[in-house]
Amino acid sequence: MAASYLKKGVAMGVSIDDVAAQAHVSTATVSRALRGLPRVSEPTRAKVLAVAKSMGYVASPSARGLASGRTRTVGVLVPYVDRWYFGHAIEGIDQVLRDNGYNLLLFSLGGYVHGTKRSFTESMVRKQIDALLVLSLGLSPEELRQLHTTDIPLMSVGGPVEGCSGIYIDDVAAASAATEHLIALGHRRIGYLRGGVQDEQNFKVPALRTVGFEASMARAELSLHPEWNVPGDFTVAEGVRAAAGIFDLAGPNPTAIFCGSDEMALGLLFEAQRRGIRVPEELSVVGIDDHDFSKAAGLTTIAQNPWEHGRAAATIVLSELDGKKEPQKKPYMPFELVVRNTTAPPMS
Amino acid sequence: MAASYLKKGVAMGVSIDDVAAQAHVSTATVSRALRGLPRVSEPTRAKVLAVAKSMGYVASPSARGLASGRTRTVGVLVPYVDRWYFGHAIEGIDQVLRDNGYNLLLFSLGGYVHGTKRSFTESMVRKQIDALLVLSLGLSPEELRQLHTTDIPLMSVGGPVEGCSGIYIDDVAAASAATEHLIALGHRRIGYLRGGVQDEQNFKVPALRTVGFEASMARAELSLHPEWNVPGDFTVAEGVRAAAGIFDLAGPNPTAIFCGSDEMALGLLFEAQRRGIRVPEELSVVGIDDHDFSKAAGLTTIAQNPWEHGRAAATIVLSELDGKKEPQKKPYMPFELVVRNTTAPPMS
DNA sequence: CTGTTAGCGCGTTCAT
DNA sequence: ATGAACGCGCTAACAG
Repeated sequence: MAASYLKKGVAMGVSIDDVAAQAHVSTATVSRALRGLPRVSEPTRAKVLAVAKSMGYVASPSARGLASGRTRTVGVLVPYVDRWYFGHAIEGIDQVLRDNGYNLLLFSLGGYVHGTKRSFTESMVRKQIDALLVLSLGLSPEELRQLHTTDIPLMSVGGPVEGCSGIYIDDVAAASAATEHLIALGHRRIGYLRGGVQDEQNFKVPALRTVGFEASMARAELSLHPEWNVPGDFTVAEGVRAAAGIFDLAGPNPTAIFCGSDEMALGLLFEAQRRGIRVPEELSVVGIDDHDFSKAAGLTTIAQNPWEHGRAAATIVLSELDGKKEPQKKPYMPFELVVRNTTAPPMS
Repeated sequence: MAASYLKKGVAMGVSIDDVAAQAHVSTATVSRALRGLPRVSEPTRAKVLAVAKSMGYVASPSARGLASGRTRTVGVLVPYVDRWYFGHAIEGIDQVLRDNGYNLLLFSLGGYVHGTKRSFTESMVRKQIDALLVLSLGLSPEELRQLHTTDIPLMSVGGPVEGCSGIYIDDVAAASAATEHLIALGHRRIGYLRGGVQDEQNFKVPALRTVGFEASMARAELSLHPEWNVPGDFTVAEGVRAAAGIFDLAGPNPTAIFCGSDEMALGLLFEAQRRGIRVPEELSVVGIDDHDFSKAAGLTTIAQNPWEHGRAAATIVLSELDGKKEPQKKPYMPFELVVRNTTAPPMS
């Protein structure tokens, strides 16, 4: 029995040499056989496979990485993992990565999207990953420059990022669809809870949705009420805060409100209920996302599928890594209006 | 100028040898200096640091891993990433890992908690990670065995796992606290939406909460109504389904319901609102978690902090890796009753 | 305090 | 089709 593959009583540390020895072939042959390369006779390959399996051999990722320069790991950079869009997108990414034998290295900014605690540098990526997926995040010019010097495939998910292709919906069109649903219902006094409170750096999504909203309002020749346009940060908490701000206003209230995210819409719904404002009788509400809670809450929304976005993006970078020409990428991922119980014609 | 560190026009591939050459020292000295090891004079160290920085040197993780046997990466195994508890726990873990120069390799079962698509094997972990954090997941005896043969630190988060220490709350006590809050309010007809619908394998949490609920009921000499005890899977959707099941019942309804998770409680709340059942006047509701939505919804609950759980667990495994004796681990993480607007004394 | 040297485990020519 | 030998970049003994 080969000397070195029994340590601590269990199979561990079994290296390619151990397999080679036991199979009576060279390490080169083992390497070829295991990776499905040509230039190995079928009998030999079968024998190697059998021996490797019986010894519980698994190639060392470090050694493989050192020798080949590829780690079979892709990095995923996210602003948060504990938010609806990101969690689902990561799930989708993880799935196709794993199905293809790749690993997922997670980098979360943990909410430090701005400021000095934001510590994402090229050194974190260096020689560690074969590709990088950037989720809905505005990268600074400097970060972008660093990333591009690493010379690995880059792709954004959930929003456009300068200098690289990405997977996302047409946010302008989505916001328009939501707004036009309200307009078609007969609403004329329409408010807007927008996401992206402050400087979201290069992250364009909030601005795009605003563009869609305002374009639709303009096309219908409806006027924008600045006091009904309040900013939030895409969270429930901001939804209730922003809603309270509008509800507290004197004068005529909007008969409908478009929310930049379902989380904000849900927050608004909670606040409305607290104040006894009946939805949709007195107020119509529409969001964007189709959050896990939206169906249960009966929220009308524009549905998008971050899980599919993740799958699509991962699939593309992997095919890029395999040298295949990347499949014709559709310009935008689909979205869909889902009418539920929070929208209706205005009473007045 | 050293020959090999300018390729493709940008700094890349600069190795420890390049630094050594440029600093006029040996590779060993560079290695020591950069890792803060002793046996290097201050002037030398400063010089090496300066040169390394100017050349943009970053050690290759693969080479480092091959030579040292440690990857500075810890694995995190989760059943889902797109669920409240897990997302926050991962966030906490990521933070302390990154602060200590460690990477986070994510393994998600993506909902395939059971069945054949569940593919987590020891080979995924082999030589790739220095430690593994298992989140709220029942591992099969076979998986546990495989994991232990890898001989790396193992720790569970969110629930107990046989054979390794873990970070979590006392679920029995938490469920009791929720139940007793209801009882103290004067409720006697109390229902229970429990999580963990089917065979959750070795995942104990649902069962523990059931134990806590039933123990408190027994202590108060209240009877369990089997028809008010309906199973779900911890999600909103299941919450509304389960709630509908109870509301549809003929005969006297419960005056209060304890939900095994806030998501289920929220689902119940949505369904109650849909049916015009007033909370808390006609029905009191209490959950467990303090989900992001709970404050906005005014849900009374037992709060726990998965973010802190993640931080604590990561801190412990890291200190274990550093050979420090692990800090005295508190037996349980804290939880707290947060009374909001969904609980009140019963009307009748 | 510093330099030399031998691996770590695998991919990859280049012979054969 | 197969094997011998070198190199990937770094850490860790050991020498000095």
